[in-house]
Amino acid sequence: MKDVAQHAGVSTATVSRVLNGHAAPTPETRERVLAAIEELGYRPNALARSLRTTSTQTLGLVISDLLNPFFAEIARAVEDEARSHGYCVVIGNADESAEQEATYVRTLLDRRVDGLLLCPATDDPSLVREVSAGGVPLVLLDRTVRGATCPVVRADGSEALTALARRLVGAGHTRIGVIAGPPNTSTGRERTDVLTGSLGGLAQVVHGDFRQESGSQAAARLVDDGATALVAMDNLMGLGALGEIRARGLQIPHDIAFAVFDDQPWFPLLDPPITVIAQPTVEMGQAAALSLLALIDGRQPDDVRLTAKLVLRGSLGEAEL
Amino acid sequence: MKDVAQHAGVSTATVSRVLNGHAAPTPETRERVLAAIEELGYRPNALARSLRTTSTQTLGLVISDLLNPFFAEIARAVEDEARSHGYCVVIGNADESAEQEATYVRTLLDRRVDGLLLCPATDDPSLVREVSAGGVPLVLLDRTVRGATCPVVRADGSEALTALARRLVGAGHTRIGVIAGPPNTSTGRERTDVLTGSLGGLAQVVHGDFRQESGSQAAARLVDDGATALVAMDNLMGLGALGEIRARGLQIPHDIAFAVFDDQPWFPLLDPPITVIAQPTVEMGQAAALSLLALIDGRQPDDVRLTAKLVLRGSLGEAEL
DNA sequence: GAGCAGTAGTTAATCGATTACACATGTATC
DNA sequence: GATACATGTGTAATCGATTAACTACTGCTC
Repeated sequence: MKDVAQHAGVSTATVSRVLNGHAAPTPETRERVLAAIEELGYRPNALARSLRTTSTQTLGLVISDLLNPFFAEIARAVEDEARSHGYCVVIGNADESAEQEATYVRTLLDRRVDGLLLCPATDDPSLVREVSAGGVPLVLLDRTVRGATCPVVRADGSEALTALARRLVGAGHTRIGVIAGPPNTSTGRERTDVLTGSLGGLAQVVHGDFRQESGSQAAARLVDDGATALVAMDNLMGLGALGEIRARGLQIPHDIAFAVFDDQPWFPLLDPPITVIAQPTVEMGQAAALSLLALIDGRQPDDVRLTAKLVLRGSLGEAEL
Repeated sequence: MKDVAQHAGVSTATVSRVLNGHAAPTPETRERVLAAIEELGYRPNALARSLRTTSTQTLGLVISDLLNPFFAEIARAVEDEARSHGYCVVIGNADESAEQEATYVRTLLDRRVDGLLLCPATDDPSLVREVSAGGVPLVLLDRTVRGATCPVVRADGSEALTALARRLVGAGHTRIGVIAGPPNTSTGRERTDVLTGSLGGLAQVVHGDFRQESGSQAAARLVDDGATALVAMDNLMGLGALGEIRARGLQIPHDIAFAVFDDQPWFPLLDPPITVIAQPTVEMGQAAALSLLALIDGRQPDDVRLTAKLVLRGSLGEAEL
C-alpha cells in the first residue's frame, strides 16, 4: 500500500479512501491511484484490514459431516447466500464428534468470523453458551440444544412422520423397525418420538449414529426381530439399511416396506423408488444464512421452522394405495 | 493480551513467549501467565498473529462443486490431512464457472492462505500463472491446465478405460454412447480420448458439463441414435443418464449396457449394481494436501498419479462374463 | 482584505500480536 | 573484585491496513 501511495504521489490514507470508495478524493487523484494499483498489481491484505476494522466478512459454518449430502447441500446453500451478500464461508467438519466440533468453533472464533452457523453434534448447550458469551452472533441449524437462546433454523417433520405412521399402521404392519438417530441430538430424539408416538406401541427402535454402518447394523437387528417395515431417520443410515436389505435378498416392498427421512437424487432410481420425507435443505441453508446476517446486522431474527414433506414413491407397498 | 500481561504482572512479550512455547520464561512466570489466561478466558487473535508472522496456517481449496460427492470426498480428505498437520482448510465453490473460480482464488489469496489447492474449471493456465506469480504455493487437483508448472495430483483411468472398452467391443456392441465431460477440462478430454481411442470408431460422443441434467440429455440423444451401451464420464452425469434410462423403461443390461466413471456408495444398490471406474478419492485428497504442505515447507514434491480401477458389478451384462 | 467555509490531502494513532534488541540480575572465572 | 557470560524480562518497532484530527489551499462574503 505504501508502494502504491508513493507511485501515485499521495499518502496511504488517500489510497485507502480510493479503495473504500470514500467521498473525498478528486476524480483525478482517484485515477492516479487506480492506475498505480493496476500497475503494481496491488491487492489489499485482508488480514490487516480485518484487524483494523474488526470485521472479516466471513461466516463460520460447522457441520457434522461433509460427506453427508444433506449437509453438503446445506453448506452449498449457505455459501451461495453468504456470497451474494459479500461474505465468505469457512466450513468446519466436526465428524459427529463434540470434541472436534468444539475445536473447530474455537478456531473459527480465533479467526474472528463475523458470525457462526452451527449444526450441534449433541444436545449439550455448553459450547453454545461459550460462543454467546463471546458475543459472537450464532445461529443453530438443523439441530438445537437444550435451552438454546439463539435463533434456530430447522425442518419440522412431525406432520410427515405422522402421515407416514398412519399409512404403515393402516397397511397392517405390526412390527415397525425405526432406525433412529442418536438420542442426544435434537433431530435424533424428536423424529423418533413423533414417529413412535404415532405408531402407538408398534415401533421397535434401534439407535444409530447417523452413519451408514450403523444403518446396516440396525436394519439387521430389526429384520432379525421380525420387522415388516423399516424407517431410517437419515439418508446415510438409509443407505446402510438398503445395503443390508439387499444383502439379505429381501424385496421391497413385498418382503419389507421401507422409507427414509431425507431425500437424495438417487432414491427415485431404485426399484421400487424409495418413499422419503424430503427436507427443504436449500431453504434451510438460505434461511440460516439470512438469520445470521440479520443478527450480525443487529436485528433479532425469529426462529425458522420449515416443513418436511412426505414423498410417496412406492417403497411402502400397499401402504401407499 | 495487554490485560493478561497486566493481570500476571508481566509484559506482553512474556505472555507471547509463554503462548508460543519459547524457552525463556521461568516455570513460575509461565504458571502465572497461564493462570491469568485461564482466568480472563483469553484467546489470541489469529488475525493479528498472522499479520505479524505472515502465516495463517490455512490452506485454500477451490473445487468445482461441493454437491458432487466426488469433490465432497476429496474436500473431506484434504481437510483431515490438513488438520492433522495443524492447518485449517477454507473451501471455495466455483460451481464449474471459471469466473467464480477466479473470484474465489483471489479472495483466498487476499486472506493470505499459506497455500492453494485448485481443481481448475478449465484448461486455461492464466489463473494458475497469476497465483504462481504471486509466489503462493499451488497444487492442482484432479484436473490440470495447459503447460502447468506446479505439482499435479490426479487419477489415471487409462488402463481401466481400455479394459472397459475391450469388454464392450468383445461383447459385440457396435454403437457405444460416451457421455463425455467438457472438452475444455483435462479430465473431460483425456478420459474421452482414451475411451474413444480404444473403441476404434464404435464410439459416439456427446459432451456434457459434469452435471446431472446434461447427463440425461446426452443419454437421450445417444439412445435415440441407437446406442446399445452407455458410459458416463462422471457420477453426476451418470445419475442423469440413469434417470433417463429409467424414464424410458429400458432394462440394464438387457436393453442397454451401462458404466460410470466414479464410484458412489449407492451404485451397488441398483439392480443390477452399476459397473464403475473407481477413483481413489481419499488418497487423492491426502496426496494433494501433503504435496501442498511439502511445497509450503520449501520442498519440491513430484506429480502424483493414482490409478483408477474398473469395478465390475453387472451393469455391462455379457461383457462381464 | 479579514473571516469563514469547504475541500483535498497528510500525519499519526490504532488494531493485537511477534521479536530484535536492550537491560538487569546472577553465576562462574581468574 | 573485575570481567565475562548466561538467563529472564521489558521496550519498542513492526506487520498492513483504517480513520480521527489536523493542515493547506481555494473561493466566497461583507
